[in-house]
Amino acid sequence: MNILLKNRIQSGISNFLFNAEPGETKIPEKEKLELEKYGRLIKVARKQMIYQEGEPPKGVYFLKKGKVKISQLNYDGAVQILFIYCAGELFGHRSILGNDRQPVTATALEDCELIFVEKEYFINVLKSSPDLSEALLQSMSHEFTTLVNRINVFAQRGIKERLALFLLILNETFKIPGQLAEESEITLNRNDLAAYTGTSVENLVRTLKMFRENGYVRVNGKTIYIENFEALFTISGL
Amino acid sequence: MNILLKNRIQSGISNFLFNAEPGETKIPEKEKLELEKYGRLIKVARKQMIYQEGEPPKGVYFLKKGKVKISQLNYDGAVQILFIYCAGELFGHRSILGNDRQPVTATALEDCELIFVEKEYFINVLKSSPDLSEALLQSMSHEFTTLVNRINVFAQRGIKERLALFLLILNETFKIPGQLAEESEITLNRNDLAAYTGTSVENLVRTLKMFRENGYVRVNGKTIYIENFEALFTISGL
DNA sequence: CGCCGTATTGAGCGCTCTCAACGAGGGTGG
DNA sequence: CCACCCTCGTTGAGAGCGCTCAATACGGCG
Repeated sequence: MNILLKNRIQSGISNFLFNAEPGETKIPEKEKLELEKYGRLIKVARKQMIYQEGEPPKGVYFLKKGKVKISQLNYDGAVQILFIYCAGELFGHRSILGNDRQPVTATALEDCELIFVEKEYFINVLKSSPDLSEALLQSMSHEFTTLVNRINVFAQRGIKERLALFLLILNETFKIPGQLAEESEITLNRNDLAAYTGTSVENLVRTLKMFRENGYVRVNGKTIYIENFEALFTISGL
Repeated sequence: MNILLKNRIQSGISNFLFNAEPGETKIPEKEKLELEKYGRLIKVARKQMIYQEGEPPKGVYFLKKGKVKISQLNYDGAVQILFIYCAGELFGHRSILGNDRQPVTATALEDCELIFVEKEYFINVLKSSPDLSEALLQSMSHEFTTLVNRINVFAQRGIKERLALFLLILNETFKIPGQLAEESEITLNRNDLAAYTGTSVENLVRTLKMFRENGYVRVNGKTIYIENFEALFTISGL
């Protein structure tokens, strides 16, 4: 892929990504090690729930292996997928810091390994470390920006545009660390992809088909490969 | 209004409000005074811009008087209003903390008085105050939850539902401090209300008309009064 | 081979958008 | 004071997008 195009895409979608690199946590190494030391390893099978909307949060999670989807249930039963975390990322800390109940449900997309750190211990480490506070403030501020951008997208753009954008985002999420962006295999079933894009499965399938027929993507079963980044970038309206 | 209903509504929309009380900042009093002491008073006329999307942030703002809308421009020229800040609130700090450019534009909805605090000074105070860090972490975590909820709303719900919800939210925003919630006068022109709800002006007008005809709201020029909280609450799907 | 969950396709309806016209009100200049 | 203009709000009509329902295909697994 053209390096200029790559940069344009990168800088466009960076406003929608929590981290510049997938799996990056901005937590200082020292505190990360300290937290993980007192955490315990949990293995979670594909499709298994990690925590559920409405629960009081029990602790924070470092995802070591696998992918986790964060979703929210609508009053009419529809599911909205909000993020997909990949190995290396920390999650579950925000509801603890904000004294909220879990606003969302976390479910393993693949077989996962997590390190679970008790709420109380996390708070202790946080209180004793200005570096950790600062790092969290910084990452949450950036996350705030990405969420605001996303609200705009959902409020204003059609499904074609949203799918194009989310495919580019997923391309980062499913990037194999160290490899080039264009090597990603987006593996997500239609239901989840629809729930992520915020549409019905049927509509998603139709839009995806159109992308396929135009040569923007290639599909092999559940796996989607992006073939024409520029087209998707243009459609997404970034 | 029925006190039980009021509590149900309150707890429902609290997941969409930055603060439990409009105009509340969770910043410790000591740091707030310190920041304001070194800030300078700025007067901004109605419709005047305070800062613009894409700019590097210059500092933080305490809103002392008036209301400020935070909006974002879409690639096709459409405007999305994301928040409306009222007197007492702090804004502009997140892009500083996250090292981002301003992701949004801030515009005075009414004649405003603000205290502007230089970026460097804000960072200094923050570095020297764990209390301030903690307060910001807490409030930003809660804000994260509210944004996630909002994404769900925009992704999944129709305009009728969104307008009902946003009217309930605006009812809090336009609440006169100390008075009961049901006394609010929502004063916002149709364009802004449409941009806030994420729809076209025409559609907004039609939906509002329907609410009026059903007796859910009363309209006097630009001012909207909620007449039937329960109906809006039910429609919003909270 | 049959079953079940997932993916795809089609048809029809309803919601939302756009375009266009008209009305109301406020401000300005003659 | 009136005529005009400009902005804002309202209404109507028509097109198109996206949703729902229903039927059909596909693929893995017992």
